[in-house]
Amino acid sequence: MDLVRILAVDDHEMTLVGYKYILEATEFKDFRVSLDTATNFDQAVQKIEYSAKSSRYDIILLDIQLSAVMDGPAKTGEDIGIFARKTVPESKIVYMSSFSDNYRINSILKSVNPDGYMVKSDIDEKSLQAMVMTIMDSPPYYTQKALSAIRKKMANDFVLDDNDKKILYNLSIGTRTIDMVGNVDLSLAGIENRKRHLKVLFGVEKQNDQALINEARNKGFL
Amino acid sequence: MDLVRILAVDDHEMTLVGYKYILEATEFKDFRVSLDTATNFDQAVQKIEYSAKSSRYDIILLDIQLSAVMDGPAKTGEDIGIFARKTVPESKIVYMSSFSDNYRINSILKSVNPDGYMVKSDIDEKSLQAMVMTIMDSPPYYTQKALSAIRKKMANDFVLDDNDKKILYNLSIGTRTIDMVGNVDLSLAGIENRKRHLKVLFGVEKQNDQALINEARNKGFL
DNA sequence: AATAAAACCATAGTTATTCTATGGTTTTTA
DNA sequence: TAAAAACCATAGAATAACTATGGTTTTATT
Repeated sequence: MDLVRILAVDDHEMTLVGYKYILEATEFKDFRVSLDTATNFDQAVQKIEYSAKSSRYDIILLDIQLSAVMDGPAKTGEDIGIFARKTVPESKIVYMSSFSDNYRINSILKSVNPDGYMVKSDIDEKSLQAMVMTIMDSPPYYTQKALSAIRKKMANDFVLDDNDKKILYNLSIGTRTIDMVGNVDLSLAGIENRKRHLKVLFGVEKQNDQALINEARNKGFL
Repeated sequence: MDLVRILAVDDHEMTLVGYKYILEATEFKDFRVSLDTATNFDQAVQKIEYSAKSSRYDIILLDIQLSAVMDGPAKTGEDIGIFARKTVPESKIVYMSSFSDNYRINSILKSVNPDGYMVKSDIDEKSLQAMVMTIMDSPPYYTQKALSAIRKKMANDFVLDDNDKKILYNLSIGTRTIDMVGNVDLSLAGIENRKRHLKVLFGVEKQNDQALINEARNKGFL
């Protein structure tokens, strides 16, 4: 009987207990599961680093949001994923995130290209087991909410560059146009032009910013 | 007990018999299935048109490849999908295709944005049933091979415009550079430049065309 | 092996796009 | 109602991509 080794990273201990309880008790067809855990960024990195020298994890489960570490730049599960891809490319990576917004999912899909993505509200005993089986057998595995985010994105035939995305994101969190000059690397006039252009692109010409944000969300860009 | 009405379009009668035999015999939890069929483009369009005036199909299953009709432009399942989206937007559309290549899947995903995509070699009794349930409950539904095509595409962070795609496609079918001038709407020098640019983009600089094609296929563009 | 064709590469000039800078007008906010 | 921000338009600068052209290298053909 093979042993599938899993590392689960989440800052909520109870979540980890849940994963462990379910997965280690499950009798899979060809294997059983042993689940290791980490509750913060440094611990996760350390365990992954160590695994590279001893025996690799088969699957690494990553939460995106990790409680902030004291000072220093925020280290997220996304960073762990990028690190793991470099360090132990053979290990499969699956995100377990409460983010179901397209912006986040798309970002992760590009930066890490994980083997799976589960939106937490979609997770239950059955889907957890299905995920492990699918990942070991024929990835990828996505839960329903992740899939619809992906579908929306695939259906679009236009692409936004970095500046466009930044402008949209800033709009969505209420940044004033004049304050975007600081973080978008365009002149004020440039930003204004882009906004106008974006409204045309999303078919909300002559409407207000809220309409633009709604459409962008609709089409999977936010 | 609700009735779910399905229209299946395929030029292989036997395939339709298979769908019908399985789906109408299945006892779903909340409904049973009645399956109507069409074996060519015109018949499909006509049935869809008629359904718009009477009662809509809940699901339309479409094969992409339909045996060529005499003269006139080739009418494919893709065209039926586009037509159905316009005519009966409430009907869910699922492709049942033997194409598992990314080029085709991506094209369909953009032009029709179907609620499901099944690669035929992935289809069996269980997946057929799962598809119907998922589509009625919470679309989309994709089979494994379709999913991995989608995953590849999502992981790329660059985009090819129409000319790039045409050049890649022509390369893959062995068109000589000098002959591409006819169908790519660029000068010869322009095409050469694009090819060079594409090789840089795909990280196969200074290598031959085959390397480019392989990488493009690898990354989900062919 | 010689010759022709195609592919490859570089350059100059043209064209098209997008940016900035600027200033005026309209709308929103205090 | 006064000030701030957003909106809009235009001229000029900067950039990127295209064409045309011609030379060099590679590949195919006889």
